[in-house]
Amino acid sequence: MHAETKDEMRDKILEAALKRFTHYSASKTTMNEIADDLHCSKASLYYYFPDKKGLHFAVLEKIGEIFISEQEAEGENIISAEQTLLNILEVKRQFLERYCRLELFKILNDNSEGTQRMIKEVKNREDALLARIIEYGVKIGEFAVDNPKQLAELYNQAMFGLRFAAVDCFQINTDIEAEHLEMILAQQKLLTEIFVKGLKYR
Amino acid sequence: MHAETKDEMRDKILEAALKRFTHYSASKTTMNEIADDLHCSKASLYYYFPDKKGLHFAVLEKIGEIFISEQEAEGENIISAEQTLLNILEVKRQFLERYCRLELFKILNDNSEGTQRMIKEVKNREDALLARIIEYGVKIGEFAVDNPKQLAELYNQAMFGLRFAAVDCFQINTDIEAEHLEMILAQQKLLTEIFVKGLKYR
DNA sequence: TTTTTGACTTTTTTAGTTTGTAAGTCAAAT
DNA sequence: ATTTGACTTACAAACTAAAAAAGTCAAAAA
Repeated sequence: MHAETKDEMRDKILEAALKRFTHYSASKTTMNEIADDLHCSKASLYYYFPDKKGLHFAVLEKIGEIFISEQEAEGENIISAEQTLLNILEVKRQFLERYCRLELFKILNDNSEGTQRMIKEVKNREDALLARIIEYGVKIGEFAVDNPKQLAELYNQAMFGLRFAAVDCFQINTDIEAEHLEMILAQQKLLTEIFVKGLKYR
Repeated sequence: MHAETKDEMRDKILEAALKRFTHYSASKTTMNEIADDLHCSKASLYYYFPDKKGLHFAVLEKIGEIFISEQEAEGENIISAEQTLLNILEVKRQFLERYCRLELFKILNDNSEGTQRMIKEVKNREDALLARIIEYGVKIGEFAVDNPKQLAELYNQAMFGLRFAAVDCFQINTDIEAEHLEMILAQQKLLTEIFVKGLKYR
């Protein structure tokens, strides 16, 4: 295995890791397996990443960026704020369908410095996007509220919380199970409708 | 230790167990400690309960009943549906403050037959109560919706989900931490306000 | 000079074992 | 009918050994 540039090789490794992770989950993937997939030696991986955790983190960064940028794309040209919120739900569902199997959080669940910052940053960008959407709604007269930022955060938390709605008992798991996805999405859509109506009147 | 009737003794045991659990958590409490507190032998406990799990389950039943009946009391004479929903949040907060330390779910978290049924029953009674409140709101013209049961379930799930709102990373825990309680309650109140507004208009 | 690698050491995980503590039983006593 | 002391059994934490995976590095290759 050889690539033109250093960055290119780094990307190839990330891609191979992500492929393994989505097939077999991150915790069941060894550095040797990734190296074998790339027909290179394990030592090479350590030339590009300081350690296994560093690789995990880089993968998290990669999919975090995909996750948030796909949502931000939906916010590029808003027609109706309500419709945009529903579109974002759909985008997030597709994302989850693609990546729910990698179970990165099983590993990065430690309250490690970097991971928390990463997650917080994604959350902040989501909050900011949602705030922009609500502010847009206010501007065009779709909504009548005076605290869009606060409401954006609340909405985001409420959508997140509904992940645990479908769970029968308290089998709580950070990584979502594909089976419940549809039911959760339905509840998220319904709550979005009510929430949006709640924003329309003072 | 001796009681007048069998039921009385059973209650005394439950009380002693609950006291231990709320002080030191269920998982750190031994049958011997409970027996010592009651100045009786451990063997006596096994005369009233089939095993440790049976005792745990009986305690869960007891506090489950407290949890739900306190909420149902709030629904007895509703003046405003919105105010009743806010009152229920307050009742739940007080309940959590009292019992958050017992950590029963740490133990009963297994997807055991009985526990799941118990939790489901409490959830159903909550859903039913909330549905009655929303239906009342519809009746007096406070709300304008045609699916109160569905909305009750959604509202219940959304409130439950907000428990996980305050958590920084994904430090998810079935038993709630006292510190976050106030922040969660604030978000629950805010969402209730928006939700209620969302129910007012078609 | 940058990148790769095989051979190496170190660390972590796993499976198996021991052991102390708590769960659970029971015949006898109240 | 209820309680109990003395007992056995079961489980969870603490070790241990072996295996597997992580991580290093000097030498080779590009």
